[in-house]
Amino acid sequence: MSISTELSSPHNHTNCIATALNTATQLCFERGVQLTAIRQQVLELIWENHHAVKAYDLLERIKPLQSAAKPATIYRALDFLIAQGFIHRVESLNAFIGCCNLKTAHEQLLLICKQCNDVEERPANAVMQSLAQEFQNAGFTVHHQAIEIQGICATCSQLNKDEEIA
Amino acid sequence: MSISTELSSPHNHTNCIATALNTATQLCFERGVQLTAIRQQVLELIWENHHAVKAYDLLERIKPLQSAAKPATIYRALDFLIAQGFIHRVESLNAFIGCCNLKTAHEQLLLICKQCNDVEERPANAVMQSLAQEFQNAGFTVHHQAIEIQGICATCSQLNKDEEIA
DNA sequence: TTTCAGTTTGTTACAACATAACATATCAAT
DNA sequence: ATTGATATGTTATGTTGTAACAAACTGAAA
Repeated sequence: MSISTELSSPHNHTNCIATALNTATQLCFERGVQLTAIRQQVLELIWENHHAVKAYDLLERIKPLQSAAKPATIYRALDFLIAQGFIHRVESLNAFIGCCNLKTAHEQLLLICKQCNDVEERPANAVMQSLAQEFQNAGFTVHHQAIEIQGICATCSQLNKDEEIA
Repeated sequence: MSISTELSSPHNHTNCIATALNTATQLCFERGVQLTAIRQQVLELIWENHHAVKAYDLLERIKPLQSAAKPATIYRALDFLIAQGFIHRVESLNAFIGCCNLKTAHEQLLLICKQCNDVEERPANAVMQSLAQEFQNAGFTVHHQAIEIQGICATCSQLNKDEEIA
């Protein structure tokens, strides 16, 4: 595992992982639910970077640790992690990412870079407010929202410009 | 085919279908692309109501008309219809709906009712504007956006209230 | 009218994603 | 020790989607 150069904003990813795992551990304790070995391993695998991860990739990567792992093993762990809010499902990719904002926990905007595969979560408060207004106008009661934007992130855009010049 | 009572706003659905097919026919002519029999039949099947339709359901329903139909038959037609903007893929359902706003053609908000399965498209201009601002803030270049909200529509909410009282 | 290129469809096979159903194991509380 | 709740093992299957190549169609140029 390396500190990727692909990340949309360069950062010490070790911190991301540590924070995510510590927070998950604490929240599980508070909620009286179990962060079992399998669940924690899946969470760690998801957090290896900021890419969206496929379920069957997780399955391959967990096999060295859990030789008995089958699809259900992964999907059950994913279900748990989603229910606890530790990860998000990216609907448009059939994939999963770690949640960067465990504490604030509001629904977020996902910016998915097709070039580097990073997914950035953004609270996007202004968007969420106008959405709330729209729901009220429509008389619509929200259970779940997925706001997924595909395109090219700022970092990749800049890289592409640099390459054009060079 | 009946004029459904489930629609989020009661309407003469025959008009929806006619408008969609006429507009599609005209746009294909203008663009020099072919609205073949298969493609038109798939479009008609999708437009039978305002529900999101699954690819394999379309496959079953087109077989009386196209006995040779296979998955690829449907997915090719769907790819074409999406490329022309006549239908949308609903990412969070792995399903497809007819586009209600062929002319204006901007990306829209999808309100997906889990009770009646209707999907309502809304231009939601205020939301789109704050989204655009967010993309600018992030330096993100958008290629495709999916804004999919699951919940209970106004009609079903009202029905549920009425049932509680009765 | 032939021929040629581009497009569409037929066909087979398979890849990728996800769940059902039932058995087994673990573990804390009674 | 028994029980109930939770978690995992295991097998099978269901669902969604694509690759690859062959055949047919279409329209325009030679």
